[in-house]
Amino acid sequence: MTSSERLDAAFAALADPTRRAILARLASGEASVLELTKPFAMSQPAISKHLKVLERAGLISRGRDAQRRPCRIEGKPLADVSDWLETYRQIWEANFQRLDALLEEMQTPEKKTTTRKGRRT
Amino acid sequence: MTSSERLDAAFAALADPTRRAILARLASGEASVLELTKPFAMSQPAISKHLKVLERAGLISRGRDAQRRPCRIEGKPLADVSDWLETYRQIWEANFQRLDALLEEMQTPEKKTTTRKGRRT
DNA sequence: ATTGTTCATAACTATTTCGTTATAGAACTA
DNA sequence: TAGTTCTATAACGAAATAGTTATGAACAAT
Repeated sequence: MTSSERLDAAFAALADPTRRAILARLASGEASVLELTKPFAMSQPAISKHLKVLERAGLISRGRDAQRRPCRIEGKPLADVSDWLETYRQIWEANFQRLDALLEEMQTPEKKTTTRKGRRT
Repeated sequence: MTSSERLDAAFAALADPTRRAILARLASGEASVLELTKPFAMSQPAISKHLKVLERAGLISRGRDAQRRPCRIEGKPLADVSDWLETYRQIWEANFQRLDALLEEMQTPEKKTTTRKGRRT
């Protein structure tokens, strides 16, 4: 699996609110499939499918405890996503700077130093 | 659109390598649809569709320049994704700590201080 | 041995996604 | 006006996704 394919899988897995909720739950510790099913208005097989998506993306791994298959969260793909995002940090920080500049300008209009930044929102 | 739906759209948009490549291109400045189409073995309508996905996710916005519709990258959704990820930072950093500990242990096996950390990869 | 619990898989349906080609529209250019 | 360029949309097909119900397999408990 290429690095790009791993990102594909991670982003796709994270694009579903049920799966993000599952990760949120697992962030506070391991859980069985039934435990993960409980909070959702959804069948157990549906959750099993979501878990399979998360597993194929490497976002969770599973152990064995008798009949139970406890799931735990894995950080690696999240770190990969974070690394990918890092490339764009400047961009969104630039956006915020523009916003900050605009807000500052609105609060102190007396110092009208022709700051033509913040052209857009 | 709820915060969750915005994350859905952002993650789904980022799950496609063509769209990530488009963003990478836009990170170095605005570009027209045709310019964005060039690098890909794909029709112009296909790229237009990708752009529509990126636009609905708020990841790009478009201007006007005669017939051209220059696209520019927008940082906000990336910032949202980054914020979401932040919740899990401890988790992947913990993973790395385990990995670091394991690697350290492998390099200096003489100091066999029964460190049973790093059970998993 | 039988019964109950936990989980996965199969089979099916509906919807969405990603690409195609063909075509239409909008804005320049001659 | 007529032609060219740039982009969007319509119509279509293949494949993936997200859910369902029904069922089977693995293990535990009695």
